[in-house]
Amino acid sequence: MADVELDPAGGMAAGSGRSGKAATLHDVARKVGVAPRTVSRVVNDEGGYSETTRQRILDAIEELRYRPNLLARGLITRRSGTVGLVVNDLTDPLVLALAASAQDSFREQGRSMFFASSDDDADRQGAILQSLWSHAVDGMIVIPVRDSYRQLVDYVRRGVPIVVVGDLVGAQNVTRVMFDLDGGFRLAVGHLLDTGRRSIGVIGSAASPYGRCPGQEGIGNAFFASDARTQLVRAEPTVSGGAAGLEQLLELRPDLDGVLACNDMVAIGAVAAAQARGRRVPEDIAVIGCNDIDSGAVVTPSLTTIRLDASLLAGAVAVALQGLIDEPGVQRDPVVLPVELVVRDSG
Amino acid sequence: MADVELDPAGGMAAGSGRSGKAATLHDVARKVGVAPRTVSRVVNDEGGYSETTRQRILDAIEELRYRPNLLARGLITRRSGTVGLVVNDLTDPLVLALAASAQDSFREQGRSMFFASSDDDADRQGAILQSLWSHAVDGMIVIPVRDSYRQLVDYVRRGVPIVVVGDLVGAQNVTRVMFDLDGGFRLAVGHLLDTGRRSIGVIGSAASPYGRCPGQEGIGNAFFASDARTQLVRAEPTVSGGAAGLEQLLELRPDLDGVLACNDMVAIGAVAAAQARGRRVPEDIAVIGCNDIDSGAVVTPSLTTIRLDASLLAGAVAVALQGLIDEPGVQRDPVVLPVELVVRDSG
DNA sequence: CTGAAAGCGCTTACAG
DNA sequence: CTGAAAGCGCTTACAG
Repeated sequence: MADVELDPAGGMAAGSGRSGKAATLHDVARKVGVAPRTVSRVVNDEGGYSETTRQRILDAIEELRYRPNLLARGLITRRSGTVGLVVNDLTDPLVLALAASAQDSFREQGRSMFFASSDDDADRQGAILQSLWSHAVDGMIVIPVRDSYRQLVDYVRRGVPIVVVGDLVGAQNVTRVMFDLDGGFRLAVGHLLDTGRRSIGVIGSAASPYGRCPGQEGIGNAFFASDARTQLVRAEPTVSGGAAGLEQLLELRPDLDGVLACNDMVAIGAVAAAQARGRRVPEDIAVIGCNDIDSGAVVTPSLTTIRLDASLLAGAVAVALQGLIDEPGVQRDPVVLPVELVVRDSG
Repeated sequence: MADVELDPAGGMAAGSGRSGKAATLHDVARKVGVAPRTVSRVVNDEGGYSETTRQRILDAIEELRYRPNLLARGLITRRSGTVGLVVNDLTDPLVLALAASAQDSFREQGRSMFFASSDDDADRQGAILQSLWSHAVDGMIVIPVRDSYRQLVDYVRRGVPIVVVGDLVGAQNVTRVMFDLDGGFRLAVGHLLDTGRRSIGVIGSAASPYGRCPGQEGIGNAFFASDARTQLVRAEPTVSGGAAGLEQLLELRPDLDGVLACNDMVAIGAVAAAQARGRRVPEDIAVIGCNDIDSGAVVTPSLTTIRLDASLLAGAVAVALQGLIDEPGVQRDPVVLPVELVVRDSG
């Protein structure tokens, strides 16, 4: 009514907390002179009321600035309008990109998103799942800690819709969404072979959260029927891990002319180490990364990489979760998302 | 009791949603043979019960796997155990770093964090605030859309604890946490002058979400009593904006030998543009960025930058919010966080 | 040390 | 087209 005052204390007593006493369904009903049930019908678009009544209720809602209390509603409907996103590693740019996109996808579904990270700690993940359950989330998206299948299935059994990102061992009966890393690996190897590389090293980490990691099983297939020499080393999934990995490769294969890294940070480290050893990239050694993090486009040389599209993942994950919510208990096939080779300067 | 079955369908009917029928306070009470009130006391550590009773209740809780329904509790206490983090731009690495750290800080407070982005759209921000309010969050952290003070103060007046990141115009009576960008600017200018630069350009954007932006008021002071020539240009806060900014600077000042960029992406763009014009960095032109994003350390040359510590911000913001929750209505001074100059190769 | 009653703000059957 | 009653799962006074 009156113009907005800019004094945040307003007319209310200080120190009184949420003193505004938000309007309730009953306040609206009383003002209009109908039963709360009728207001509830209008709020939820249930139909079964006269247009006149609807309009008067809507006006009262506007005037009282009524908003339904989602806690009260959720207590009855067991739908809180919230979902949880549980990730494993906040230093991973793809995880952050997923969080960003997932938030968008869920907003379109009218849901608010809880966000939490287990930091790859199983106990912490357990506490997070517990907390989300206590908040009665409608579902969860989880990039799980390794070997935490039993933790998850516990909630699945209680009826919580859960979508797992990646290829969690043992989780064949939990809905999964993952990238086609094998396919990306084949693309990358094909590109290296096509551009004449014949001594190719793979720097793999223990596992990828997004699918089966290049450098594990399947490595042989990509090279099948080629005349390339190959070598696999393991490394931490970091820049320094990548540097260490490259030096290891060079010792094993002095003629190394191509490298596949299991993620872009590893690739960046490998490039730096190669240059430090006097090898030019890509002239002497081609390096291909994976994930397509932002940095990859701005480093020199810019990184050729297997692009994992975070918004594609976010969309797929949101759709899968909605499916589980709509039809609980239906068994879902894993969703495998396509990847793309982005050719830039490094290989 | 029995070993965990790996069939997620368990023994329950499929398609029955959250059919597990989670145990309630009453279930625990009935099992132990006490009143619900007594169980509530134990759950909330209120004291006023015998050790024997406590132990029996704890055992029953364990056995029934009882967890309090936070929706029901929140309905009464008006403390939902949740907070909202509302950001403005998910492409900003510092925003993501803040989200990551804030999540941690709130977990330590025993709160779960909602995460949402307005994408710099005022209507969207309004919808998010609305939704968080409906979920009865205990408080909100907001990196606000520009000029959205009135939206925020509306909730402040309703008693919602809100902490604003940055120097929102008009928000002098809302609790704010920001970085000392002016101080960082002085550090950077001092470094440029100390290393002999005498024709210094500033690439500023319209505003920074984290404080007053370098390139705005205060620019004069940093150069006061120096014999340097200075030039200010505006640019989009992106890599290409930085490139455009540098070319503009070179036209205005062909003798340019130092550049201050309002963020690291702008700085990276400026470096690339300088190199494209045949200028060496840092020999011919020194470039200093701001924010210290991860990429800054891996580009060539690595970026000298003003570091804004996301976890410092997250901690300060969480503490400020807790303060508001504990003592609602108390007027708070803005918190100004120190920054640091990280000298690397670019300047 | 323990409990019976009322109620947070909403929705779900059910009855007119 | 509309409403009175019961209850979601918990806590808050209050009484013993």
